[in-house]
Amino acid sequence: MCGMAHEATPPAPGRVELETRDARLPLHARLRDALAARIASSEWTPDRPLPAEAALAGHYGVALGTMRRVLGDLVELGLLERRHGAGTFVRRATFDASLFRFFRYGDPQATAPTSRILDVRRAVLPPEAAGPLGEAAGATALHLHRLRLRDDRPLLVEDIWLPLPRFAGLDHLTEPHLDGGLGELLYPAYEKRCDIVIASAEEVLTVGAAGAADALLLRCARYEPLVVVERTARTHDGTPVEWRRSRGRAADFRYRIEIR
Amino acid sequence: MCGMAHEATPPAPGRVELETRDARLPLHARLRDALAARIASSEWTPDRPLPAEAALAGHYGVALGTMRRVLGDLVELGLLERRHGAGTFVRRATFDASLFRFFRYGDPQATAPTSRILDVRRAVLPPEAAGPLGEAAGATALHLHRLRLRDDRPLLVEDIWLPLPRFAGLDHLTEPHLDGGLGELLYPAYEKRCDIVIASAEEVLTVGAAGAADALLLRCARYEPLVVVERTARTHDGTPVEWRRSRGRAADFRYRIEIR
DNA sequence: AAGTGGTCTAGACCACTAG
DNA sequence: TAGTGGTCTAGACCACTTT
Repeated sequence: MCGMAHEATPPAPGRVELETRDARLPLHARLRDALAARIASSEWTPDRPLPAEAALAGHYGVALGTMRRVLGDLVELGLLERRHGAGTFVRRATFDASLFRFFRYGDPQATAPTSRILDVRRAVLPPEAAGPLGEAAGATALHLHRLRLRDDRPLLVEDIWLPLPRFAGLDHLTEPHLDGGLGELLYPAYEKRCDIVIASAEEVLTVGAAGAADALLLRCARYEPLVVVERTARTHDGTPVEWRRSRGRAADFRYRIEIR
Repeated sequence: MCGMAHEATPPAPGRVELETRDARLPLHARLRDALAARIASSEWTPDRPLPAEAALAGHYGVALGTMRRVLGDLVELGLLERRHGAGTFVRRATFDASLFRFFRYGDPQATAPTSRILDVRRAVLPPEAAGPLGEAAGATALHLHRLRLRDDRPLLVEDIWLPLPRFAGLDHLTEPHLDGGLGELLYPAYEKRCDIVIASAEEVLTVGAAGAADALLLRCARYEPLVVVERTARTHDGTPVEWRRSRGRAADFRYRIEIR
């Protein structure tokens, strides 16, 4: 009876009011939005569980079943993950190395891809990166130039742009001990050194042609067709914080989609 | 109390036993599989609703909430769709024209794509189609050659292969009044004339080069890069029934993916 | 008006994980 | 063993669609 949308009495002690705007929306939808907002605000981190579902239900004054539905919805949306017996956690992105799902060479299961960072330096954001990142035109940022290989064969060339005040924690890696501080994957480094948790991303695939530099690094002919993947990665609150452009030989490209 | 997995007493009248193998699986999972099997068997068609959730729950002797969860799972899996007040229906595929989501030309919202069927005839299945369709190497099938356009500009060339005993209902279209019997979309024709409901598909994207015939039809240069999409479409029981290969200029190609 | 799915509550019991 | 999520039940009431 408590916590119903049409409830007029003040909330019981320890209970919390939900947004009254959109009061027409079902309780579970308002609850979902309220929790999504708390997740976006980084109130919880991926390494510690949220309060138990029973505690959350009590906090908001809703039935356990309603809270379970809301948490399930947030799992489906990719914001949370639940571990039986352990708790409910904010989700950490796992698509860091996922570019390789597009490019076939060798046995994807058998051989682990590797990274070679060719260059790290401060530079002016190019317009194609400044736009998606919501940064000013002439802003300065950290620029990584990276090669990704499988079996010592170059598969992908990457340019990665990281807006600078925010990624200052990676700045000292500008020194020549290049591969020293960054491991195979970048997202764990973002989290450890800059407290930035990547939560979602958008990728756009197009086809282009190899320039002179691409041809050299990818060991292919100039003007050979390349598949270009541009990724904008975001934190939980939707702020874009990384933009990268990856290029690989179109002949190696193969993408499989399952529809409905 | 009734219908529990460990229930030893015989089912009450009007109640149905679920598979006893996998009796360790939760009730909702066994129920889901049972309903999925009935959907695959074409027991229900997209134009008439399934029995109401209350009837299904009674039939299997489970609580309403359990049946609701199962039906929700099947909606998520893309097998069913629910319409408030109207009922629960087997889902009809809606991705017939979805190739256009890859190719940009004109305003996708403003201009409707059109089809021009260039040829329909019986022919021997090529090996690349016979494999995915699970057909014998030399089998004969119906072959459609089709051009898809937007604003009178050719965007896609398609070769579509339909195994023949099954698609005999389209066979008389081999006569010269080509576009007569097939509309803009093929899947509604499959359903009306051959009783085949497409439910899911797999698409593989690669990059190739334009041959002489492609170049002519797509009005592009020979050897210009093309994006090649190969689709295997299946019925609800997973049987592959259509294989098509579509080609379009890589310069027009743009694919956007949202990750988690 | 009758019948359908959608929301919300309440509570019992089970299975898993961690300290 | 304490605490977490997972399963299942039971039933009240609401919102929508159809006839």
